[in-house]
Amino acid sequence: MGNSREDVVNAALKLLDSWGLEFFSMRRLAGELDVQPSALYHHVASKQELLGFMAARIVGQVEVDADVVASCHRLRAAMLAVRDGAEVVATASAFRMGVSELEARLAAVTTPDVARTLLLYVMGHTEATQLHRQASSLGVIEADPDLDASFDRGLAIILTALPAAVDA
Amino acid sequence: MGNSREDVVNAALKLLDSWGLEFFSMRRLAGELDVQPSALYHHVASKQELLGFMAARIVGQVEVDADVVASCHRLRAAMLAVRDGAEVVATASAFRMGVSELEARLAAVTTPDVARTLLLYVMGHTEATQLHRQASSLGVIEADPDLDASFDRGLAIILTALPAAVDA
DNA sequence: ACCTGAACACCGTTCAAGT
DNA sequence: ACCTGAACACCGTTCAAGT
Repeated sequence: MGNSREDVVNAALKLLDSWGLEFFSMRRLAGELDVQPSALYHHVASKQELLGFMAARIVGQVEVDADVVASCHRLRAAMLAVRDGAEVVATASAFRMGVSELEARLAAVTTPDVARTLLLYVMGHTEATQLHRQASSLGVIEADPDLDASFDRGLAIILTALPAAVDA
Repeated sequence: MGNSREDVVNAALKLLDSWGLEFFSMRRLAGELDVQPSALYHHVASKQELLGFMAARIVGQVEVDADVVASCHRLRAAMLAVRDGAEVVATASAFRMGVSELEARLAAVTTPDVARTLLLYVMGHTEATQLHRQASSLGVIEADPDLDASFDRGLAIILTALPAAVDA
């Protein structure tokens, strides 16, 4: 039929959300698209590049405005919206893709250092939240009802420095 | 000859440091120990558990005292000392192992929220540093001479909130 | 442009059996 | 207690060839 790269990324995100990163494989994705595994490499150079496209999509529509706390909440929500989304974004963003744009937009409403600190914090906390929720939904661990509030307190800790940093 | 779990973890850390996480496999580790792959499962329940033991060892001897900045520097140095160390610790610590002890010690000299924020920041920044250094040593990217200073500025941003938080 | 078929060089893990 | 041998059920990626 002729898939496009967009089709591949769409199917990949769907597969990730229903199976999780652990079972996300190129061969499984090929199966989902009714195509041979080798066909995927017509649309994508490697699995890692594909994960980068997926991360960019997860994070791509997040709006960043002057309300820094709300912006961080939106980023967190976007990553939590797809299974293992935070891990995919964190891994890919270490390699830089799409997230650097987010950092720039955040820097525009704060400072470069605050933006970087904030972003590392949001990703780390969100990844921990997602793993914790997954573990607790499997009954491996008791749920931590403080996770959401703890996110806000960390945000506040980082943003305490903002007024002084903007003056500098 | 009879290996102990300690032997396995030692060999694993050596293998990680010389090959990197990408090429770290149970089969390769078995080869290094002159043993069949299946023998490893006598000492360790899974690869994930083994990575947890490795992370605990990387982070285990880090001293945490009242000098929070110096403590964070020591943690950072410990992770940077072994190839892909930050990634191994970050992944394992999301699953909790040994790092929770570090968080507790850090909380004792700050507050629980500051400790958590600090730890997420230190791990995220160190992982990014390590990946960046690796990429730049491969010539994929130019070196960023600001990375070390940027680490300190982020630390300062988080610690701005500390006096108020301790009073509360 | 998009895909197939076949292959290459691997994986983690289990399990009966040996010493 | 520690290990072997053999198997199971997979991986990511390449590449000539087809349409």
